[in-house]
Amino acid sequence: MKITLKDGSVKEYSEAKSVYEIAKDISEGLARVACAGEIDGEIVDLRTQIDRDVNLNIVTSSDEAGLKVIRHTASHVLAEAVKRLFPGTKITIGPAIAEGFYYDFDAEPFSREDLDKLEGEMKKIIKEGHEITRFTLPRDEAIKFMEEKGEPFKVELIQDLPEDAQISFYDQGGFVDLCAGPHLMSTKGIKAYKLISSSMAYWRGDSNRAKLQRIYGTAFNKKEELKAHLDHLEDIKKRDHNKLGREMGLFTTVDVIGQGLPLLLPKGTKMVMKMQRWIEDLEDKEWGYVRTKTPLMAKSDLYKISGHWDHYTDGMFVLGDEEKDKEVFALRPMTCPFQYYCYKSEQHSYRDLPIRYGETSTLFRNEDSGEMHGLTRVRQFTISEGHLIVRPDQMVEEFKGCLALAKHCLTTLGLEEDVTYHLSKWDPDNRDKYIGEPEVWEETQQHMRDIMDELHMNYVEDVGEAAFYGPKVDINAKNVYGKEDTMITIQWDALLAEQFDMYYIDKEGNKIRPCIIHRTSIGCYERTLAWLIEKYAGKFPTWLCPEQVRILPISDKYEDYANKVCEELKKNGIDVTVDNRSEKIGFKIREARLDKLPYMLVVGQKEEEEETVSVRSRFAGDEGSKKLNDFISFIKKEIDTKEIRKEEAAEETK
RNA sequence: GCCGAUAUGGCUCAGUUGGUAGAGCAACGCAUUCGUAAUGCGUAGGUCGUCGGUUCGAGUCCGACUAUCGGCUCCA
Repeated sequence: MKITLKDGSVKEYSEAKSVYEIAKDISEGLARVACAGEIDGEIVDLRTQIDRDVNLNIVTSSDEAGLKVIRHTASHVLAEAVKRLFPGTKITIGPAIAEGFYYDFDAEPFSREDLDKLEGEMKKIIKEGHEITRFTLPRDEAIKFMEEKGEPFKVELIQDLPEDAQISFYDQGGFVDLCAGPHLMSTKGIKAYKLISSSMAYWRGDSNRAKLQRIYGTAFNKKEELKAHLDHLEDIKKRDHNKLGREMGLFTTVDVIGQGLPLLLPKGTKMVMKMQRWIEDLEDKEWGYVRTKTPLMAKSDLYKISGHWDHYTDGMFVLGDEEKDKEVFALRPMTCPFQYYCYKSEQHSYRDLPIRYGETSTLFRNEDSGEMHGLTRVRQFTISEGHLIVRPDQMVEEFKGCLALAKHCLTTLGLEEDVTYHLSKWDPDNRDKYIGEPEVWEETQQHMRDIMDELHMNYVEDVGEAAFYGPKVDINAKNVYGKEDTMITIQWDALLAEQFDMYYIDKEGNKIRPCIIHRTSIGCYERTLAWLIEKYAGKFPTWLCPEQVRILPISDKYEDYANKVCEELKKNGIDVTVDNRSEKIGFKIREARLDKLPYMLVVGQKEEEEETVSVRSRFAGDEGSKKLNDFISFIKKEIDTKEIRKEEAAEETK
């Protein structure tokens, strides 16, 4: 047998032995994760690899694969601890995940105290240092084995495996769990772990099946790494838009107004308005958009034509009752059909196309009550919406244009490195969810793939993520906790023009169906604001700041000059205020820093005499004294170019 | 929608086994007129998320509802 190591070196063995035996010989880093190795990209238990030629990458406890093994083993230790302290519990599954692991149990809900106790029990199990051994059973015996142990969920899992399979189990001192492995060699190998939280989850993610209690935990190679991770979790909480945005007075919510209906306060509104004015101008002046303003509601008839009534009623706010009322209305969940009727208001020649309709459009979606979150998941939101009515031969170019515009927006906001691109496809096995023929779907998806490949974009393909009328490119971003949401979506729609009987007249005088692109440039303002808050921890690029400059007079005596400076800045369109409280300058600076202001202008006797301002910025601290006009042109340039100035290494006190 | 947790002045939190609310910061007032991250003194502010129940008595116990948070499912 031949073992090829990652560094290219090859080792040959004449006698048949397990790869594990060999790995043990050639590596010293194996002590804890000894039985785990990466073979052809898969992490496997090396003891199962006997007498075969392999490309082997030895896994050590300090690399990512090793960490996965540690976490997976920790989940088994957790399961044993639960079985010990809560004997009636049925175990299900417990994988390693991105930042830790979880294990789902059929049990009563766990409290924080329960988790603390479980942590203690895990400590015991680790200390007892059980050797972790692997054995296999034929499928029937495996089923019987788990039936005898009274683990119905495990039985179900085994029943789903092929009949001739050898089912592997891992035994840690008597606690046996169905598992493909690999694991550490001993429970002792877990050096740093923490149970994070518990919550409910459904068996196999199906809300009709058993309700399970999930415990989330994490584990690391070393205690210091765990501590760093926990510190990091504390740290990101401070950036959480839902907390920071409220603290900064950008938005609030009110019980009696309702869930998912945040109120943008003056500061938050100012930021949204700045984005909106920028986007509307950009789209209209540079990308050839024409603006519409269409109703926020319509009769149900409209949604019946569009297909929303059949495919999306759960997500709509319906006004009225079909049984009782003559006319039933619904608040609009999207803008598409409204802009289609703008198109249909007159007849179009092939020469008119493409027509690019843009609208700053408020939409309403009746999200499930448990879904709402801050500004990222709400029931009413405003999106930079647009629909391009396009001849088939223009489709590719226009689609590229939409991608370029979206990219430009991301770059300007400084979010371009924080997003991932997705080709969201339909699910051929779930056709009821979609309208149109399979060929059309496959064809449009291929077009989009070609475009993205041509532009050398990195993207992943997601099955079943398409809109009901067409595939889309989704540009997603993660929040501080790692949860991903869609920021921008660009959709290729070859179907709705038919539903709405839209056409244009071609050269020969024939009526031809146009294609449609649904797209957004900057996404929903609320959601985008949330990402900006988290990205910049509230320290926004100057052009976006609701308050860009605060003038700090040294004392009342200089208030007149402060007001004069303020007026000058206002004339130049800068958002500026004066802090004329009778406080010491140090105090005013402190508050302006805590308010995350980009610029403070200190003015006193010297400045008044010299017609200057003392500039202190978030970016560079004391920037010295500048002529007022010089400062104005300096900050105007920063604002106009939407520059993202680099922050100083800040010494925050709070 | 489902499961769990939480809900005390603007904010962060105390409030012991039920006996009618406390602090710090903020706010306000007065004094101070100050040169780059906290001047001093004082004042006011809460029907303890809402409604109902148990009790002689409820911030504290029970129930319903509402909102917030963490998940599940779903989505921009």
